[in-house]
Amino acid sequence: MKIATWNVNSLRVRLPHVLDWVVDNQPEILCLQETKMVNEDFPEAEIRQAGYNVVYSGQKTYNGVAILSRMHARDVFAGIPGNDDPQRRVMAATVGKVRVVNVYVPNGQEVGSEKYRYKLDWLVKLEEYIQTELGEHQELALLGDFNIAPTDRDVHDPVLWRGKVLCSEPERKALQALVDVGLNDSFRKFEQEPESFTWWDYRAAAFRRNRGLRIDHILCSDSLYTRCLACHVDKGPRKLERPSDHAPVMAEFEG
DNA sequence: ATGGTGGCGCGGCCA
Repeated sequence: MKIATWNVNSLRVRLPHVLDWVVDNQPEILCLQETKMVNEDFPEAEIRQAGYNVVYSGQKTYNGVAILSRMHARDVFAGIPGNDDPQRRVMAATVGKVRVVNVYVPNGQEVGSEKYRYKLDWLVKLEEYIQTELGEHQELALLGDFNIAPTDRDVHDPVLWRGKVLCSEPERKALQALVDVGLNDSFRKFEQEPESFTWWDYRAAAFRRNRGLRIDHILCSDSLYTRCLACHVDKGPRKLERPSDHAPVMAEFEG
């Protein structure tokens, strides 16, 4: 069973890439972020045609998340319970025995900004939510665009990025606190190529020069992590015409 | 090199 995440930066533009990718890779579950479209515009028919069920929580211009799944998704919930936020950044669903929580963590813009404060506050709310979800589900995956590079080896130039948004200590501590609730980074279970990243700025030929960050993650509860057999970044779609600035990440599980 | 690119939507915000 394969579970994947991909920040598509507009599903309207990236739909052909997504359809090709699911046909080629056949994930059981694919979580999308930054769909950037209202629910009325969501390309549900095209996705169903490719053999996937889909649930989505959209908004105009910004944010928007969706979960594609081979099997029916049940107990679907959009947002963080009790946190009434118009920004569509979270969606949970149960597929088979696995609870999936798809997140698009706020970017934070700049350390010290209002958006940065919002990001840190948001991560505390997410942590409380995940704690509750872990109490109810043995097999849980928290995956998506976290907008945080966990350590310096997830950064192409740690000196340049030191203390900057996506790499600052408060953000890393917030991510660690989330992990400490009972999660594991599936990517780091395995030997990986050095300089493995998931996002590259569109500017300054960052992808060609591999000047990226690893900010998209698949975090697993202990019992799911034990069954994790592989985890990879697929740089293929980032090489296509009009790519997303993020590459998909996919983990494979026993059973 | 204090910029650069891309999406949305048509000026400026956001990443």
